[in-house]
Amino acid sequence: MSQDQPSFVRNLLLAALSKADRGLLLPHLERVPLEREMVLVAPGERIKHVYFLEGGIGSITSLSEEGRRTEVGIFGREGMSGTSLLLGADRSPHETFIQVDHSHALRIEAAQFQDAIETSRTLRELLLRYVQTMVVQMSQSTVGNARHQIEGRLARWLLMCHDRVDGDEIALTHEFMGIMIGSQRSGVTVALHVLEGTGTIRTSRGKVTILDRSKLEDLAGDSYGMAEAEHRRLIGSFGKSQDADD
Amino acid sequence: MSQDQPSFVRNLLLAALSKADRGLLLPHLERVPLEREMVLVAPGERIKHVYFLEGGIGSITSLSEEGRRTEVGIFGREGMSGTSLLLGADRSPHETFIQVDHSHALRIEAAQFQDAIETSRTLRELLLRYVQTMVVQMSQSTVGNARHQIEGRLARWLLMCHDRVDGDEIALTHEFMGIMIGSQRSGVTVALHVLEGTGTIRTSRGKVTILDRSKLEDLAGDSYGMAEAEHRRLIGSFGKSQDADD
DNA sequence: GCGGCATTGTGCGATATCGCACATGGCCTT
DNA sequence: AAGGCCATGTGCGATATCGCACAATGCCGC
Repeated sequence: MSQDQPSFVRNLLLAALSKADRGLLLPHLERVPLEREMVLVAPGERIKHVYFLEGGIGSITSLSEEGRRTEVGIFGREGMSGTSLLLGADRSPHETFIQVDHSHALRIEAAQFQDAIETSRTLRELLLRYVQTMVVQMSQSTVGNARHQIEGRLARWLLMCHDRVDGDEIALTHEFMGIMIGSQRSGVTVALHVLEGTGTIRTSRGKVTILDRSKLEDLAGDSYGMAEAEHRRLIGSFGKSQDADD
Repeated sequence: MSQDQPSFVRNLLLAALSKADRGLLLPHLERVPLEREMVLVAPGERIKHVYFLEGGIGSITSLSEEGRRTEVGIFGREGMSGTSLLLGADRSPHETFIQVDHSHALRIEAAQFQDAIETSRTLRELLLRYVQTMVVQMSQSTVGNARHQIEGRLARWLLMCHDRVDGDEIALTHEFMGIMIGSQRSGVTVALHVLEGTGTIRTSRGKVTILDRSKLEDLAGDSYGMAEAEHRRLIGSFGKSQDADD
């Protein structure tokens, strides 16, 4: 946990910037604490800030009319909120909020962010490459939901969380995981027990500990890894996989 | 079918361009016929051309290691292939190919496309807004696969095809629809019969005819419509829905 | 140390879908 | 006109998951 490093390198996107590009953003960046349930992008409303996380996990979700929520994307210190701004949309139909907290983010106002990406082509291009990794991540979610059953989906999701967290503990309830992978809470409980039985994870109230990443990777199959490889290729090192090339 | 219109307005993206931007692309555009199964983007390989469809349907798919294919996106004359280029990636892990043919496309070489979007900010911004609509489309696929059963998924998919086709006929086999919505072929056959029983569609060998769009929209629920609304908001009119606002 | 509430454990019938297998039938080719 | 192939119709047991309901339990605040 590199709490003492200068803030602007803890987020992997900011860390990947040139000095000049960093200088462009820095004067406008404000450091704010992250709290669970904090809404970074409200659905259908103008985006106010772009957040570069230094840790924790943010979740991009789609809300159905009946109020059911489904996760469509996830990001941590390798990413940012409000990518729609890069695509010329000042709002998004999805809701982005903080799922795992105990960290900070550097945020910038939407208008100043837009100025910056118009000013610097290299900045814009880096962040657009990040959007590409998110597109791949979303695609693989579609594939996972269509082709895999609960255990595999859960494995993929635990891996994605693990990549974004310091250590091996993930603080989340079964209920929440159910929403994230599009299943019932009780199904999640059962699946977690199976994983626990094989020594893959350990669970306790509101918490999952990853014991054996490689077993999770086997379970997730190729629904995991594509987006992560894309991030490494387009932006730089990321995640906890031992060998990072394909 | 507006076969006699000038080519550059049959694709909705090209039609939405300013005269200047259109002039930038026009000298490099080559008109080619589309054939079913034609690969527009090969997975993991450098993108050679960007295709602006004038009709027909293209499909973006993810191939699993075992060779199973799952659709993650769809586009027709409202869109283009090779959007990764806009995001600074010269290749994509997905395969894009033609699913429904009998039409043409205007294509441009990747390098010249990249030149054009670097030269013209307005061109780049229009096309990035299209990427935003694709992001929303993909998200809604994730939601659909997670939350809806075969009938609903099929309904959504038929609507998306219907939007991109002249008339009410869609030429596709059950096998293919199964791949697209992530289900077994036999399940698709049964679901189609149900829809036929309610007078929603008519089927014959290798073909589905839409009889009652509104019934499909009811079945699809809110898994359909968000991406389409986004396209209308960010680019312009598109699709066959009677009323277009939400 | 004692509520009280959120979280988790567990069970079970109802459904949906899978994963086959095989028969039938439309349509193109020769 | 015959042959053959691809697409479709259909059935059925095996599974996975849903959708509940209710009990047990950990944890926080007082």
